Amino acid sequence: MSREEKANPTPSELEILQFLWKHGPSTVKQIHEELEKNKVVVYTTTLKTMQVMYERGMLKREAQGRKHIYQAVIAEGETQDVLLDRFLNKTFRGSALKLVMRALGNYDATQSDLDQLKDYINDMEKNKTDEND
Amino acid sequence: MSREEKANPTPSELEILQFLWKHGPSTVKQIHEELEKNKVVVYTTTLKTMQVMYERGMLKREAQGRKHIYQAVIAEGETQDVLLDRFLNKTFRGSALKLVMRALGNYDATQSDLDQLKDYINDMEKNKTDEND
DNA sequence: GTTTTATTACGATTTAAATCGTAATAAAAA
DNA sequence: TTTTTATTACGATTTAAATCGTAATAAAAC
Repeated sequence: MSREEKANPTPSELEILQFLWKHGPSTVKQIHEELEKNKVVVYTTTLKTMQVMYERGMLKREAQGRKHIYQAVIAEGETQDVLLDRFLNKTFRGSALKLVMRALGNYDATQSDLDQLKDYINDMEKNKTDEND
Repeated sequence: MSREEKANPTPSELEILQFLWKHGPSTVKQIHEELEKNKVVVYTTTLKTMQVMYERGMLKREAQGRKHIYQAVIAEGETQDVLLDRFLNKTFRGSALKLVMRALGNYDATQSDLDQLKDYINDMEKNKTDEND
């Protein structure tokens, strides 16, 4: 399975990955208990989903006694990049600038957010200049 | 059907909406001819998808002779906002700043992009101040 | 007015994700 | 050792999206 494919989780799979990224290696039980808080779902559904993810290479696992301890194979950042790219092209016809401005406009950023962003932009401009030296 | 639901297209539906937003009221044929350029799909599949969208209230239509002229019910911007919100929460745990910086970093913005963005940020800061007057 | 073509209507199938229930079994408790 | 519990394995079902094929029919061409 390619990296692209590994980074292509379904909505349910993404929920599981989110937990693993946040909490590290976990059992089915731990994950299921968290998911249950937000929706009605039976244990074996969570289990099955994770087994499928394992078969597909999105998760790895290690036996500990009877239990399996699962881990995400790919990092959160990689998945975000793949999903961002897909979203950008699908929804904003590839215009990162439009996406960025819309995101800023919709979620009123704090002054601290804006300051961070300005610093970030300055860095980018600096690097641009450097490249042309 | 609520606005939220209308703005919740499946991937195939989104392709059709993109065309309608770009070209205005269109027939099935016009849309199908465009879709065909990018993937293998038969005419009745496009037709059926649009009929379903019509039944669900995502599209409206008007008979012109035998033909139907379809139009998107909701605007592109509204749909983008709904999709952006969902994406932000699902993939970036709700952090607009993170999303914004990642988008900027990943798609090397031109100097013109950055200038536009800085102006935009200035405006936002100006409005923030005004609010507190 | 008859034939051909374009378009819609409709039902059926396929596919993938999500879900659930039962059975098997290892581990823990009694 | 026997019973109970926790966990996995597996198959089956459900659901929604996507796809396709055939039939009906209106419009256009002849």
